[in-house]
Amino acid sequence: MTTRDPGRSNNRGRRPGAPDTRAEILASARALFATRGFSSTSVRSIAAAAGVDPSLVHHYFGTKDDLFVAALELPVDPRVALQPVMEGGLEGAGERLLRVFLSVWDDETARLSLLGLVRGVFEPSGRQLLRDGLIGVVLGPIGPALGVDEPQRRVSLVASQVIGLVMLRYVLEVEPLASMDGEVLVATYAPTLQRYLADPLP
Amino acid sequence: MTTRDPGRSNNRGRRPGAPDTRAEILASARALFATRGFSSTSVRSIAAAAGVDPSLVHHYFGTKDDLFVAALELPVDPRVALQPVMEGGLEGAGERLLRVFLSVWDDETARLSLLGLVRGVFEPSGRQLLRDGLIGVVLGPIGPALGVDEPQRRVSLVASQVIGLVMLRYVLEVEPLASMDGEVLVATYAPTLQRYLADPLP
DNA sequence: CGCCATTTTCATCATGTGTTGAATTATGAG
DNA sequence: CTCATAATTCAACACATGATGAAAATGGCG
Repeated sequence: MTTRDPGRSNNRGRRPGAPDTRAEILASARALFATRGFSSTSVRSIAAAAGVDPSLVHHYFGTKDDLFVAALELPVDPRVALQPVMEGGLEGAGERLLRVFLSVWDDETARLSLLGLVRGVFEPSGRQLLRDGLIGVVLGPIGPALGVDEPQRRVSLVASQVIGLVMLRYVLEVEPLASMDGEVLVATYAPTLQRYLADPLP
Repeated sequence: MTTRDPGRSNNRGRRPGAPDTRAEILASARALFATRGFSSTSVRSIAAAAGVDPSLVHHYFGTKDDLFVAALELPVDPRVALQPVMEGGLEGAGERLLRVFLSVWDDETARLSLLGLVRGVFEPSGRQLLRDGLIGVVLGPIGPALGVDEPQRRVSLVASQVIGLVMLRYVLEVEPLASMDGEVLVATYAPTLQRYLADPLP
């Protein structure tokens, strides 16, 4: 957005003032990675969105892959956020889990990173990132911590519902899910999750 | 894979025999689009996989976009496949819907097309394809046909669970979901879908 | 002020992309 | 056999991409 003064013949060299250009680049990268995914986002488009030369992107962040992981720095530590879910016991665990997810995703600043991550997972070579990442780190500990039988199976059932919700509500923004009230969502989905977590499995 | 005879000095010109090269190209395109998505799959890689010059791809299918839609020709007409779901009444509709989905997705030949479609949906500019496609055409008629209240809302709830299942089981191939028996899946998920379709909503 | 480190652009490279047009060879109809 | 047509590759284009190295401008420290 910010174009340089075209009056001067040469725009080269340091810019006056103290603009945090590095942060602007990172913000642009986050936004673009989140909406277009990794491979469809060019370094040049990020630089253009930040009003900056592409070289500057490399100067600050190195390679494009480096920039991606820098843009993905999660604003939440999942293990911390999910602690109340695991501590509260089996009763109501589904509802608590859902509340944590919704509160994280409905935070505007966190959303961009999360969308970038989700998009990255579905690009080639990003598949086991989710398998080992989301399932392993985010949801993985929940099953054992709640002391249920067949924890892996139960957790993947829960994941299938949560991921579907995320896809439709946040990634594809399908109505009426996208603009549905959080409390209604909790009331709708909590029983499902609770069943997957606690009820006897076939 | 099929390389030409390197003994001859020039490989140009028509190939002897009657190989259905067009079909081979289409098969390669399906496989690559399904695993890597649209933008990460190059015309050249498709040509290479079919053992063919890139020009031939254009000769047969025109532009890359044309090839994509050609590769996406669904082997099933969703409206036909879903007819029994709508005709059977509300009772057991969730289970019937699930059975249709699983039978289509577990067919090896259909799977590649479907994976390509799903991947395409999550690429930039492919978003409203799902919104209008899957929701509108595939699942859309189900709600009204079953005569339930708030059909859009119910259908999007169902979609959120089905899509999550598809993502984990077929796209990311997360265990134990990926190798779970179909009947077990039906027993597990049918109650959820039935609840979304028929139970009172909050 | 003088100087060094930082920030920024410019010019450029090597590579990969989608696409086109001409050239070459085999097939099949008459 | 002849010859038009279809099948196939070669060579090249115009362009976008990720990346690099050098040059220029500014800020802050002495």
